[in-house]
Amino acid sequence: MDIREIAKRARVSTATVSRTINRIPTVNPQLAKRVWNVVEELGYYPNTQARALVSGRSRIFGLIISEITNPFFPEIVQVFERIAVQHHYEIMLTSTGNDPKYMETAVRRMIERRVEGVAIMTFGMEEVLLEDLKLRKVPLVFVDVGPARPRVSNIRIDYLHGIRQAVQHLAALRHQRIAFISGPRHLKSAEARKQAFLSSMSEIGLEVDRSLIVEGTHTIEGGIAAFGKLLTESNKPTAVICSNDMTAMGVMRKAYEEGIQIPSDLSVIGFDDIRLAQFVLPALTTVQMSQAELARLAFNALLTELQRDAPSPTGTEYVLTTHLVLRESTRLVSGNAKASAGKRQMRP
Amino acid sequence: MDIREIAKRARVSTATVSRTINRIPTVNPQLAKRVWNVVEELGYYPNTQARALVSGRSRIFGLIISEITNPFFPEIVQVFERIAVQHHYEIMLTSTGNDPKYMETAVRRMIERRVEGVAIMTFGMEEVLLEDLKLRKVPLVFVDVGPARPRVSNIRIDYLHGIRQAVQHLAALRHQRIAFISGPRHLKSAEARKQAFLSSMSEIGLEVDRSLIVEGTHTIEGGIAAFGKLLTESNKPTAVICSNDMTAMGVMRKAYEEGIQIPSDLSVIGFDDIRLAQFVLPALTTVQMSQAELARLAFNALLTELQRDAPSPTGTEYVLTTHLVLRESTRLVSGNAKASAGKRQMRP
DNA sequence: CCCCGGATAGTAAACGTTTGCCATTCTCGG
DNA sequence: CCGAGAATGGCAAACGTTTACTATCCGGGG
Repeated sequence: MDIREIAKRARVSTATVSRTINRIPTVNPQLAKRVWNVVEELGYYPNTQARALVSGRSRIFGLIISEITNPFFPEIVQVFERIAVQHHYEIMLTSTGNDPKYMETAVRRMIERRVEGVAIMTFGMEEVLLEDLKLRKVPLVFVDVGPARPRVSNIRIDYLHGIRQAVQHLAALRHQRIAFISGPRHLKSAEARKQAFLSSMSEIGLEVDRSLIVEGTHTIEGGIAAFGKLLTESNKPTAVICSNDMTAMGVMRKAYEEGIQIPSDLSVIGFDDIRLAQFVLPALTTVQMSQAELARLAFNALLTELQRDAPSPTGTEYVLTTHLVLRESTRLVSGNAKASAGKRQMRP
Repeated sequence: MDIREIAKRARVSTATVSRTINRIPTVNPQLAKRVWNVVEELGYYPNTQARALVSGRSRIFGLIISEITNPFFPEIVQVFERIAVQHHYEIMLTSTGNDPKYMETAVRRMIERRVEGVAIMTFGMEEVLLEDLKLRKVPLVFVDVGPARPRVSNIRIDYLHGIRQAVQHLAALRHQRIAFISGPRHLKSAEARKQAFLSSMSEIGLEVDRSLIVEGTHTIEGGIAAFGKLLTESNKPTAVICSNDMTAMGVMRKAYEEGIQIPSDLSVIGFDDIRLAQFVLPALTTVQMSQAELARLAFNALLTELQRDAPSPTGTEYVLTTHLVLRESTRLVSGNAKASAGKRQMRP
């Protein structure tokens, strides 16, 4: 069922069939019609790998994320796929689980399939692993990685904007003891969020108690553990900002277990604004970083780089800004400063 | 940087290089060493599409799911990918959003890439769209579709087991007015769950009030709406079983808004046991249907079919059983039968 | 000493497309 | 009526592998 079969039946050459299928305008409409008829009749679908081989274009983009089970990513994947399909690209997805070894083999697989570009959404993981890709001059787009370089673009996230809003929102609600649960230290993006928090606090002259800064893992479990640690403090926080929404959900979970009411006893702010955030109880006030927009930026970065004739000497930098979205998990600090003491509303 | 380059530098033929790379044992170890050295030195990675073209095997499996943003699916994708990679397969993922049109083009793309098999996790959507795949004799595996056919396997889910447990659990807690929020009517699997509920109820002589059976959409929003409808009943349920966990989360959300306490005023049971279920407040009692196991079954079904010499005339049927897992969202029915009246614990 | 068979390596033909180049036909101005 | 292009279609060479076949070499049995 190949192109030759079609050619024979339509009494034309394979070249004409190829041109017809690729809608090259130089082919006589009448011939084209004949070809299309045969194509329909036989249900012929061109063979992508043969195409790719001769044209040298695989029409595949790689997409590397850290954990597909982290609700932050599925929407990215969704949007990225959508756009890719619109542009006749396929996407080769891999979820590394932050395992460098796995990432390495994933990169290898991508090279073997000759991807035309790769988006790395792993938020600051070992750039070294991508040497092979750079060697092969594959366009890359990172999130939150240093200055861009030839053929590698970067999407810088403006954490400060949203986090400033978050801090000031809490301050307006009279919170003073504000805790911060960060992400894993080795993630650049997590560090950046922490720095944004620190500078936002000092900007409005709020003191930050070092013991109120603890490290999480960007997972629910991490949030539970981190908040647990916070609770051992003698002087407990009245509000906590989390490095991502999963962490915030962990805090909410732990608070529930300890009988701490949100928002009356404790205000909580998350980061990311995953879809779930609005359905959690109470709905989570959080800093939005649009996943859809991120996916769009990444895809366009690759596409742009690809159709540039000479690689931009410097690479391109894109910016995604963040902003606070108010929901139910924050409130005026309670009159009684020592919150979280009571254990009400527990099951018997 | 192709195989010829390697051959030249290692002073052997391309055939030998090919054999070396594919670890065919007939090649002299000394020569092999020479080849490997050159391969390393040049950083040569074989071109998959050329390979696929000549060998006739793409080493790609298709995976069709309905909504990657539905937390049920990411784990399936994760596990499926993991296993695929272990078997040197790539996966071509598509999330149809239950849009037949999109599904059609997805299938087309898969055929053009010459996938060797497709797993359809769309739970009972239009089988018709897959005619092209059947025509091309591509092995298929469905979930919850009728009797298997040549080259198409089926994974039957034993809903009854888990749902019976759920119903009996509620009965043991003295619940009598048990509501059921189903999935969209057109999904076979949703229908199957409802039937399982009905028969489980009648098995233990519990009457089911038709007005307590409402249709959801397998989303949080659907759960909210459906539970809202339930609340307009004069005689409200004391417990509700949901066709999936997202629906249950919607119910919990709506209950929260209405000041209905779970589990004291209302018991809730979900279905699927997505990871989130254990972190929701209160943790959700639900019927587990292992996503990991489902992915494994699907992958193995495809692989098995593929290495069978003759297609099994009848297709194979696999079974995945479900069972209840107890958490915090269910409780003995409250003494006061007319639950859900009070509006306590609302924010001011 | 010869011949035969088993290892092992090389030759070259596929696989299914795209595309540069050439041949033919047609159009139209002079 | 002629010749120059412009259209348009076909021929055949790629693309980077795998693999059937063939060639070569070697050892050993008769």
